[in-house]
Amino acid sequence: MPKDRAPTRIQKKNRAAILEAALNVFSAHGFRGATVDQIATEAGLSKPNLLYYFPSKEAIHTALLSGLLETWLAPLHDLDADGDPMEEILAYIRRKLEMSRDLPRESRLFANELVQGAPRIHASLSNDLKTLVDEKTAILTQWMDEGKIARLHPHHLIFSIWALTQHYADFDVQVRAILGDEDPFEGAEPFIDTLYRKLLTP
Amino acid sequence: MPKDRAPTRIQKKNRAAILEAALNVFSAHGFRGATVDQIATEAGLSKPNLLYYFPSKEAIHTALLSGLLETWLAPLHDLDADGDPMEEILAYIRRKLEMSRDLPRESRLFANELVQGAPRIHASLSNDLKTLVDEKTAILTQWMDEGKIARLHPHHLIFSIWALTQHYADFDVQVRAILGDEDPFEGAEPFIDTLYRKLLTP
DNA sequence: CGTGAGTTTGACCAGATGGTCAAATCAAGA
DNA sequence: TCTTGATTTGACCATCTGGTCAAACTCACG
Repeated sequence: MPKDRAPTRIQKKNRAAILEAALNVFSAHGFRGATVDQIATEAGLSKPNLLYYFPSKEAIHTALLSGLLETWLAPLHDLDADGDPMEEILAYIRRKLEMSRDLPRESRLFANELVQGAPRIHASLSNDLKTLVDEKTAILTQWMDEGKIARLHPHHLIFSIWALTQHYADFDVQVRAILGDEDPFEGAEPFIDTLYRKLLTP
Repeated sequence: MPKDRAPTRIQKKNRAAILEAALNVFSAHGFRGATVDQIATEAGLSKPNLLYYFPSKEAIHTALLSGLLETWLAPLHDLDADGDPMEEILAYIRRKLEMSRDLPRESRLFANELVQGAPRIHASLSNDLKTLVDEKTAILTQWMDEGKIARLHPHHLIFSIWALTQHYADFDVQVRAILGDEDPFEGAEPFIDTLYRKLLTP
């Protein structure tokens, strides 16, 4: 295992390569379905070499998830109580949809984990995620109280945004099987935009 | 392997027990994460005994999926061109949401498969599912042409229904982590109902 | 009962997989 | 250049896992 000092040039490069490869493999096959060998090969390393940088398969997975959770939640974090309600929410939705398009691996990484009961990130959900969501639903509720947007169950409003946007990344195969050549996001963006404009208009 | 004749009492019982156990295990751990031993134990059989009824792990999975696909698509099948548009669609949505509540294992079984690229049911998606969806989107389009419901991209309308309803089964842990003790479906039903009434009203 | 088909299982196997380790190789500063 | 710590690897191991098989057992029915 590399020492605890400042990481060398090689350490930086290899750690990054490993996490990149792990993202590919874990998101495509789930934790159990991924093999250390596969990740190592994709990162251009031998298996023992990979295990020189991370002590175990589990450690790679954990590092990936915790490293990406912040990225994943950033758009919600940005929801600003002082902004225009409708524009803030629509901007959030747009960013989430962009993330489904541009970061589908990240989306599927979390989807894999969640579908199987989140055995490895359960704590983060009940703490970090819940805290953030509660904070933001408070803003939504305030906007509803002020009559700026329609009154709805704020938690389910958030869930609906996650569901609608992440669907395109997580169930990409299904979407493409049905749409054929049509670009999913071409139609999804105006559809979802219209949906929330209608829904949120008081 | 049991002969091809009419199944005996024992065969019926054991095949059913195996499929029930497999549904539990595959939906909770995915194909790769499930072990034959685990399924056998949960079905109350020894591993070789289980393999007397199904030739392989893959065969159990295939039998499960193809057996459940019909159940899964039944609600969409029922969408009736001659019914009242708004009521037909809302009834479909309600049935889908009930299925998420009552058949979460089935939902997660498909979710696991889809998230990982549907390696084992890709053909069904491009054939059976696409055919059914195209048939039903034709009805939706007609309703839109007649001004009975708002004009929207019909495929994305279907996707949105799947996303919103199945989210509660597939990402159950996340939903419950955020809602705490609150029953997810209690709030989901009126939320989704409101959403589609607003969205579909011309 | 007896018998043949249907059912069950202990023992076993081959390949995959996560992980270890000592030895070899490499890189960078003194 | 030399040395020392960082990096890399081939060989190896224990365990897990899907699957096989022959032998034993059970059941239904004549």
